Amino acid sequence: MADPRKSTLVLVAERAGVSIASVSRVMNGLPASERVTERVRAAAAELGYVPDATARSLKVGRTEQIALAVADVGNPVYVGMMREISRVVTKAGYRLVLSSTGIDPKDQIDLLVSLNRGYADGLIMSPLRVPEELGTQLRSSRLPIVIIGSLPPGAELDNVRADSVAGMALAVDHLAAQGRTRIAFVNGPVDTVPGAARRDGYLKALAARGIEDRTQVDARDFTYQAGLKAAATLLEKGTPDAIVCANDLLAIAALNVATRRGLKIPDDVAIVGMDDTDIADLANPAITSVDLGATRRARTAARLLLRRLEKPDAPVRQVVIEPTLTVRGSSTKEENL
Amino acid sequence: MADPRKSTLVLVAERAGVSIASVSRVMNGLPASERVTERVRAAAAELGYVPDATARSLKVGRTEQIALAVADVGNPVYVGMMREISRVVTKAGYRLVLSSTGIDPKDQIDLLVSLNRGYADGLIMSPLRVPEELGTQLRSSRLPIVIIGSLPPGAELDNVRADSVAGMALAVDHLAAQGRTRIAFVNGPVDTVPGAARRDGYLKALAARGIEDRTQVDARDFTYQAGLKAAATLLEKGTPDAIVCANDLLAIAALNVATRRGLKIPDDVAIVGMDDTDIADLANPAITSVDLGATRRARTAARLLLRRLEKPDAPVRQVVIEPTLTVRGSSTKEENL
DNA sequence: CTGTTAGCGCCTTCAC
DNA sequence: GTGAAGGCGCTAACAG
Repeated sequence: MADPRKSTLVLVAERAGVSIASVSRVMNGLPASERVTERVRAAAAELGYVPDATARSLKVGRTEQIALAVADVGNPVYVGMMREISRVVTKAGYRLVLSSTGIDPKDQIDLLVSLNRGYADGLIMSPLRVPEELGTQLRSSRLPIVIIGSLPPGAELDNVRADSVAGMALAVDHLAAQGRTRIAFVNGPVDTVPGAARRDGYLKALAARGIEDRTQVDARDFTYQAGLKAAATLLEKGTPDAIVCANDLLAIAALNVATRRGLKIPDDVAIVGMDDTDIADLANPAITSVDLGATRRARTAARLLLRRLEKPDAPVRQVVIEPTLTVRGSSTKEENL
Repeated sequence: MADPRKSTLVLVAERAGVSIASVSRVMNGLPASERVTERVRAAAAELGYVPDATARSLKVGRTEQIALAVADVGNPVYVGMMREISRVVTKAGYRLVLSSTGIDPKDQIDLLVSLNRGYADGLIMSPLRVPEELGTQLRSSRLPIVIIGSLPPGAELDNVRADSVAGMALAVDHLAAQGRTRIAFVNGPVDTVPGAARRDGYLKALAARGIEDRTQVDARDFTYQAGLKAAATLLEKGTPDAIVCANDLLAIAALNVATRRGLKIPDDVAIVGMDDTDIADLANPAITSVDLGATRRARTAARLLLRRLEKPDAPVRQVVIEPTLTVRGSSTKEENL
């Protein structure tokens, strides 16, 4: 294998003594005579020839890349989604282009514009916030897009989302079944898509069960540090017998704050998180968590996009993933596990 | 803004009544008369024109993409590195293509071959294992590559690595200073690059301090589950007064296993992790951890690659990042913090 | 300052 | 089954 620094169809063709068309055919597995195939393979191997992706893309109009836009590459729930999406699209022969959009909604708009440059064949995106303008940009995108989470009004796109209300119901039912009656809630910012949905779920779940006692504190964001502060604020107000948290990071924060205040988990206070990420297991006791189906959402989103790439005119599909509850030590005695 | 479904230089040029070259110039900010600039901008806006990335890449020979290959997208230390690399390369105008190579070393080889298709301008890679063949493939790559971690023998590449020996020394010194004398070690697989380096560091650190007592257990991999098992095995053998762990996940596992056995942390057993990832803070007590500079390594690697893309002939640079120790509750009493 | 033109490397009809 | 030729959309000489 010689220097692959260059080496194009032309060079391989010369070396093999055939036309560039024949080389192209052999490289793409199209029918060719034994003899030509042989010579081309040999020449290609000697030259270390590898077809150029860019040129191919320009010609065929596909990049074999899928873009993924998430707000925070570091958030465990996005990490899990990324891993799953990476798995699915890689298996289908696509590369994954990662766009960390950051918090600023303007980044999302920029991303959509730049997507029209055609560096990817499609986009999977999970917006934290959905401003008006996002909707119009989505509508004018020339590439297929799958949204994980709520759609902006008027956008008819393939979509996958969680059922936060059902998820909250699972958590509250579980806690009520343990005889808990003062169920507090640590949420993230309420002006985000998940924040709004989870608060909604909390209120509905309590209302449905006739529970009047409600206490809610909003953390500044969905991080552990913000959770520490929120939990401290919450416990200042009094001690509930259960705390539901809008994600697992907030739940671990609540657990640690409560423990440090001398409260026994789960005896004095039961704690339930959401998302059921890897870190729910790391806590001591491990944290009961509502799996809102992040992994399944990711997988479904990837499949929806792949399907649309194959059939651009297929009917729009909107999938709701049903939540499940994984019970661990933070909300129930060992012997009940 | 009209339908952007197509719209090329030609269309914009027609609409603006100028040549395609003029459009290209305006779009790239090259000098052009006021009048032409104006007309082109207007036409482009009306047509929703966005330059095609693929065609541009083919022409200029650059994709403005950087590939990142890591073994496990889910591992917290890689997540941190990803985030940092994403930040740096994005700011420099590059997109990040994520390649999760998996455990199989063959994946890495495949990746290097496919990289020669030219879908990215360079590669950052952090191999878990470094088989012979990887070296030869690295040498025959036509694109710049920066390796995070050990280099295969004979590869002269830009490189960033941690100083595991110094890191272990930090951990051991810290523990010895607390009067700990029976310092055990929970490692990951010893046939991986980090596993070998950390064992090496452990042995050297103990030897340098004349500590004879050594106990080591290797977890099956660097995950929490494997850590639980390894820690249990370790504690079966007897109770050390300190445990150093090859990463934070293993450390949390050790902490939880020890706690459940009724041991007090840090009084009975001190625990020190490595990598100083976000999760070190989540544990209760929080875990003292040796920061092997994952974030700095990532940032440095990204910068080295950007530099090489600018100056292909710059001298090879190999950087060693010095570790630091972040002391938390798992290895020292509150009052000493 | 602006327009014309020649490819970048590949795939794909179209004749042979 | 194989070769010749056109063009994907764009940039960079080179003329004018």
